[in-house]
Amino acid sequence: MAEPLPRAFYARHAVEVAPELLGQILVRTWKGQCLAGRIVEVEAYSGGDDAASHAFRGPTPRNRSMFGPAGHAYVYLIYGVHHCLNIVTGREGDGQAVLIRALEPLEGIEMMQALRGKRDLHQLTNGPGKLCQALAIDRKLDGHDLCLGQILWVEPGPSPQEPIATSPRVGVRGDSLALQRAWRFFLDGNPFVSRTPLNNRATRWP
DNA sequence: GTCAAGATTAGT
DNA sequence: CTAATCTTGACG
Repeated sequence: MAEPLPRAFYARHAVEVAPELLGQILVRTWKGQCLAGRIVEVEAYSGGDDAASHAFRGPTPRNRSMFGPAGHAYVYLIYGVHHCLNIVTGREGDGQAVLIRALEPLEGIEMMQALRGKRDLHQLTNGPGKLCQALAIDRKLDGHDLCLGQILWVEPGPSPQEPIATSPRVGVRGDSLALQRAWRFFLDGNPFVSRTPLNNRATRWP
């Protein structure tokens, strides 16, 4: 088994970490099985200077993981229905994180299909709520340390062949700066990127 | 205590 | 377009 990405990888600004997570492998062990997918879409959220971030108004019981050390999970429930997985970045106290928005399924696909109640590979993990359901991720994993290489972690994957593209973040509220920031990163043309209200056309990155 | 809104998804 | 579904955070 490969080594998990080290804490130093995550201990940088979210906007620096986010695009580098593309192509890496998210691994989850569950019921003795290995569920894994290639990260194909992410979004960066920073702290007090980002009106779209849960950390914008400072620490609360819900978002306290965001203010902890880098490399830990921040998992929250949205709309009372879906969970979303973030990985904390930056320095402790910053309140930065990267939201994992879509995966390309690699391993444990049958289990993911069972967990989702859907067969279609392209609908399995192409959204933040969907991927959490497929990997059995919920608030019990909030605060989990991804650098341990147990239960949930990220390991290095081959450099993506696809070009990296950016766009504004999906579904966010906030001030005009928050709406304008192109902090969504995805592998251009990859069929496992989430379908969104936004136009998937976007500028190339860098 | 009350209440509106939400980094979404599936179905009409 | 809208319902689902429930926790959080703001306010008093």
